[in-house]
Amino acid sequence: MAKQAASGNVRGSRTGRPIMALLDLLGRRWSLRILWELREEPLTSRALRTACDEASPTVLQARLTELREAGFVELGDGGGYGLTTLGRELCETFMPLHRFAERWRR
Amino acid sequence: MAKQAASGNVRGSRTGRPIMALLDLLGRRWSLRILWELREEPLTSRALRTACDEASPTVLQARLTELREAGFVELGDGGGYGLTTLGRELCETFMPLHRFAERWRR
DNA sequence: TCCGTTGCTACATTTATCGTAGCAGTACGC
DNA sequence: GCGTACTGCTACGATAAATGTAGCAACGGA
Repeated sequence: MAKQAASGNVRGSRTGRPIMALLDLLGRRWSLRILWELREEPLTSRALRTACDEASPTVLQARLTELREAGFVELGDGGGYGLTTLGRELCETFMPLHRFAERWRR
Repeated sequence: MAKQAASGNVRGSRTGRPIMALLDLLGRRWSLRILWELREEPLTSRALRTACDEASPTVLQARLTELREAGFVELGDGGGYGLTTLGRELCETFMPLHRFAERWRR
């Protein structure tokens, strides 16, 4: 698998359109979900895994690394992952999605 | 590859938490991008492909099918894909992402 | 009829994700 | 000391998804 996410290798980041890089990063599996699960309080890697329906630690770890490099998530010195100030802003950006989803319901 | 997206097979859709199903659907590759590219005007499948950096038609077609089943995208009778009313609401939900991305810039 | 477009598909290759197991490090109580 | 139970994190084979190229049938003009 090599060392994915070696700073800046987000698809679309070369286009000079940050929105593309952001959409690509958030469009990877579990990215949105991770941000969502961390929206209220920091979680340990294990608790986060539980919250994410026992997703494989491989991807979670990869996503966490990417989200950390993007500056959205940080690892607290006492352990546990939490949102940065930037990450919290991002999270609030798509918080209305919750209400929309309830109305959608499919 | 079989016929993915046979109505309702979105990860998390069985949990009764529509937000999870939505996050899963939007967390698939090119989903967010497609909605984004359609935000202003309908595009033909070819134009959409061009807008999405020549992504492979296989995935685009798969995502379009999913997004259509979800009720966000529709195929106009004159050809060309466009957002439904619901899709337009969804798109506006994460429109503030644009401004955020510009501020982020990594 | 020929040309160019439409939406859409086949298929072999590459990449991402899954699932299970396990690592080293840091505390705890005993 | 010793075991136990956490932490973040990784290896690796199996499986699923995405890529890239090519091409289909259908429709509409010239």
